[in-house]
Amino acid sequence: MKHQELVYLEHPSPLGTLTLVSSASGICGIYFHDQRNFKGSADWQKVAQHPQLELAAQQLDEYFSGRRKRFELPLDLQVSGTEFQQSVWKELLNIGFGSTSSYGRHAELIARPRAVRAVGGAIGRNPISIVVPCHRVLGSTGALTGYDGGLVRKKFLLELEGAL
Amino acid sequence: MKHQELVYLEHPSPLGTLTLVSSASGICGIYFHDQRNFKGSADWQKVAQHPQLELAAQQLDEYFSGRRKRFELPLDLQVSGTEFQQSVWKELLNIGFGSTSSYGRHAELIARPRAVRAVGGAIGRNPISIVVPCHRVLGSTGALTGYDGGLVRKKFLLELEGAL
DNA sequence: ATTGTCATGTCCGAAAATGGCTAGACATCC
DNA sequence: GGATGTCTAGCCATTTTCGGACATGACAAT
Repeated sequence: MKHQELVYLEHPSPLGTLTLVSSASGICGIYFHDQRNFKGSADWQKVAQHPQLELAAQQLDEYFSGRRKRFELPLDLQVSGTEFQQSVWKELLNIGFGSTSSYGRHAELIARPRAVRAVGGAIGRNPISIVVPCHRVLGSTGALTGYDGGLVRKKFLLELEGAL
Repeated sequence: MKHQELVYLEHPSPLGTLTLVSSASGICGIYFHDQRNFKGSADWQKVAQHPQLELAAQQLDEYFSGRRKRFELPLDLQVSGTEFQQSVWKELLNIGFGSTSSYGRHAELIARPRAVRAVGGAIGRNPISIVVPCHRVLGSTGALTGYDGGLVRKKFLLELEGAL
């Protein structure tokens, strides 16, 4: 995993200010301002303008206003995380707008049927909120179990998608 | 500590093949091929020619043949090690050719008179053998106590310098 | 229904172990 | 008396190890 320059900007949303982060190859982070997991980095460069970040901001606006159901953005999931975590995150991309999955099912999809808790842990460390839809994973009973940005936000997103 | 490109080449010596490593700012490693401590790195780029490394090789040749008592090389001690270790290594540079010191004295010189064992540990992890003269540190009684490249080599170096 | 047990990968903190030591306290032996 | 040698307790940064805690779920035993 190479060292590389990361840039970011902040963008307002109905769920509070989002921090959007990008590497040279794609978006690599979207964080809620008060997310547990999130503690910026001194290495990141703040920018005012940035094609890739602005594109992401625009698509997020469209998503929140109900005009967009699928993101079309270059992503870079290799910036952080172990191999295991990255495989979990990639698999998240296959859960479409409005549908949901469970931790157990997700574990099976990545061919580690027994690594259920590990999957939970990995999902909890998803660096790209919303676009990598970790909010679409529920407990096996359908319960809203946890969300790094807070359950309120998870509920909001799922309602926005008509999944509840 | 930034990620950076390191290059290396191998060079013969009376004490066996040496691996010389350099960063952009200076020599950052000299290892005996069978040194405990030493396990190359997949990140290093092997090179055939390199001004900085060749200069080091040349000065080492001169040193071993008795024609050189002081190295004049750009060093980069920041590539690895903690702050404490780096301070220990830097202080080693003040022990001149042919003279010796002790672990206890060295601890005092870096203003940590009681960190004697810690100093021992740090010296044992000196990345730049020979040029950063960790071999010039003896036990308080003058005993040859330890050397990552083996006591035989330590003795050889001290005899070469006429310090015994 | 409730409760316990196990499986999994990662992170984090605490605790223990590990040295390229040393001064000082004693024992020995001429 | 010295000159030597063997122990011991104390010192300190790092590294290693170990034990929990987690965004869970299937199963078995109460």
